[in-house]
Amino acid sequence: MKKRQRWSTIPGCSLEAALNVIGGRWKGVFLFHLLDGKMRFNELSRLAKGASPRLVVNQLRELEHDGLICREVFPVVPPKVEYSLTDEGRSLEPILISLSDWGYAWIERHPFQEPHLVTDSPGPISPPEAPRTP
Amino acid sequence: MKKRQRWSTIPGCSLEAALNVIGGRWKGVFLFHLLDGKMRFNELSRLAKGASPRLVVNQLRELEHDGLICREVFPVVPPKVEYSLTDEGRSLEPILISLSDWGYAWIERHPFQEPHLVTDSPGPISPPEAPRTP
DNA sequence: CTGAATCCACAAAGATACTG
DNA sequence: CAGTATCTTTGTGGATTCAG
Repeated sequence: MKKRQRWSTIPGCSLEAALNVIGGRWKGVFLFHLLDGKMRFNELSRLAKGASPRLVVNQLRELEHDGLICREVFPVVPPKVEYSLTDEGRSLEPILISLSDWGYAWIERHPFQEPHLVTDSPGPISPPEAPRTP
Repeated sequence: MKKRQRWSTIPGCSLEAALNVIGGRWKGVFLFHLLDGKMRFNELSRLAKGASPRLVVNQLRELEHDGLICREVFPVVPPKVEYSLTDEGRSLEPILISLSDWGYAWIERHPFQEPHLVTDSPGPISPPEAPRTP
């Protein structure tokens, strides 16, 4: 059985398409580190600290399906699989670097910023007193 | 009660931080269209076709919390709220444009590519015959 | 070592109705 | 108009176990 991902079927704009491709939980990280050369499954797994193999495999499979990475299987014992960037994947290099730079600057600007905490009831923000509409 | 998002607490690298901030389902789209100027809630909602108000609000709240957009409430009847980019949000402009361009090119390279279909059982990939390990 | 198979919890997203 | 409140549904991701 097949399940559709949470991303919309037809991206509303090209930016959606791009985020659809690199926006996965670990995809950016994998692509970024693959800029330095081939990596094996375990190396990539270590990058994704706390992620189960299942998730790592899924992310890699999607990247492969999207033509950004190449999966090379060596028929040896013990098994060995190497992942590398395709030319298409490498075309993301400047963007990945820009993103990384921006992220670094953002962290410096928000030193102790917590990740998003989603409250079930955000509560009222600015109760206006309803004057006249212009 | 507060719940932690699925993103990791401490991003492993700055690229993770960046994707943490702009990688939400509609965040990129909102930011991208806000490059053209202020927008009201309903305008943004229309961009996110099929998204419930709850989701739109959440995404906007997170962008606001991360300092990328500014929420301006006009105490009038009917209510009016305008969202605009902060300077920090605008600093993403080159990246958003690069992403959009890349996405456009990607779509052209993959004309009829389906979005990711996740199969529960991808099936075997390359059954090696297990020779000797070098 | 590199996954595949299975089960399951929990959070995210959808639908709907409602309010200031 | 711009959200809230609630309920329900969905599905992603964790943990574990097994296999080639």
